[in-house]
Amino acid sequence: MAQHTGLKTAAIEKISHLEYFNIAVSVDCVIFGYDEKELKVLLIKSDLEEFSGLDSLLGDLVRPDEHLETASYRILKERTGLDDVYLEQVQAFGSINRHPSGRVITIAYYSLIDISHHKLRLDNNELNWRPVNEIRKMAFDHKLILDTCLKRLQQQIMNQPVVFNLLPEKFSLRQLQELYEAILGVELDRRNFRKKISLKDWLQDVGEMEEDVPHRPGKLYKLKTSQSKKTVRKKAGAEIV
Amino acid sequence: MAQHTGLKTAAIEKISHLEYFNIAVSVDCVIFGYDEKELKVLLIKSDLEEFSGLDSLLGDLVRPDEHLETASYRILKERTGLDDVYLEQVQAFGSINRHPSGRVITIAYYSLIDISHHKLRLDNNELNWRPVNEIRKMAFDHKLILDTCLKRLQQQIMNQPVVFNLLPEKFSLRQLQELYEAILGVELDRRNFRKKISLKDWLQDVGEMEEDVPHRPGKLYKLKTSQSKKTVRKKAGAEIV
DNA sequence: ATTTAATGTGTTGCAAGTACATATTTATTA
DNA sequence: TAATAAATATGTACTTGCAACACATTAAAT
Repeated sequence: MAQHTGLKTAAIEKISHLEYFNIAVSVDCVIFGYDEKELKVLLIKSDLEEFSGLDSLLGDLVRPDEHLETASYRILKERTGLDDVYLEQVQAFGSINRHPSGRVITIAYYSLIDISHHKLRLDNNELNWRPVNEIRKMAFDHKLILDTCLKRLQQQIMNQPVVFNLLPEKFSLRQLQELYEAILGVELDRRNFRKKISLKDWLQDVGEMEEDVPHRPGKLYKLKTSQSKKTVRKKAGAEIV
Repeated sequence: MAQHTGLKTAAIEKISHLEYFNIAVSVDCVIFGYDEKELKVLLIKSDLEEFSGLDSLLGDLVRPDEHLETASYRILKERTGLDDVYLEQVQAFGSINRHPSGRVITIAYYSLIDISHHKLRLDNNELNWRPVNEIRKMAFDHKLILDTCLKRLQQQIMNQPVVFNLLPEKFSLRQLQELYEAILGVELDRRNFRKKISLKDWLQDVGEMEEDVPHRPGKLYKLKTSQSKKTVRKKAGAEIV
């Protein structure tokens, strides 16, 4: 057995067909969206009897010739039709009995997509956007994964311009504030929020106003192009040494 | 193939002996220690020809009946003889070609140990404490893993009482400050540092003084017992749902 | 024309962070 | 034992970020 960290080539060969390749690896995507002033997550009814009636995250086994991130992008593309999506690895979950069919270690990612995006096409009518706040029980350990990813998202939005992936290109400050409130689960002071955002210097006035709102329309903004938006797919291989 | 996220039992069985169990899973431990005012990490000479002369992290394959954390604790115990160690998962690394012998996905953990601990026994004289600052190249993608874990550690110490795992039970404020400086790679103002620490209310005066120092001795402190120290091994299964 | 509902904007107080200097204590040395 | 060296211990003024808070303005709806 590989005593040293570097698994010896010989050792690898010796164990290839023995017990060690008995672990499957999957990725699970917590796909967040924002609609009707609520943070939502895209879920699917579990097709396992053990979990009948429960929702589960979207995931799949990782192919042996596929990056972890590539697997996640594949799932996103298959399920939503979207390509350029914000994606961030959160953690691995590896409890022995987390999957009833065998040992499956999963790497959790969260991603942020714009529910109103014109290219969004759910591939399956078993897919549903569920309000994050209303989710109680899920299949597998997916509730734990969801909670962990939500916490990470809450941390991220405080310093990094990532929430814009949840919004259409142009948005008002009110929309932005409501989104922060939905993610953080708190109410924010309008004046302080605007001050803080303007200090961050993320936004650019697009010179247009809201339309079709039943009150005084607000200005529309977009993310400054200098803020890479942290959206774009990392180059495959960025992790390769 | 498992189209839905819940890998169907049938699907699992179908693929068990096919391509999907062709991925091995390992854990790698970034074992930090502190000595001679330097942050150090415990490394071993790689035994792979491809990496001859290079150091690598301590890791091993995960056994199919073993938690990820259990595997990490096993490595720590084997290598250092220590049991109750601070351990924290950081990230999975899964590039296709990160391991020359095959597809190996690794889950990185960092841990903090007290180099002066009387129970510390390195199992092998190929093991070395290397100053983190002086490490340039490592085997595999281990330099990337090390850098990622160091960044995480730097974040953690700002808010959580974790550095105490690197120190003996009793320590002076100077020692503590030097440790922070070593981890963060910056110099800190002594008065402001002490103010900040005392605000956090982590410490308890043990009523003793430093001994054998060539200058005025400082008071000794220890971590308040109310601060769980975030040390103790999480119960196995805490992650199980 | 009036009402309604949301936009847009500044100030003050408080808390935390940063910069900075002097008196005190112990060991060491002359 | 007196003088020196080196580190401990401690407080204040300044600046910056955060929190609380109110009123005039605009456009849509009635």
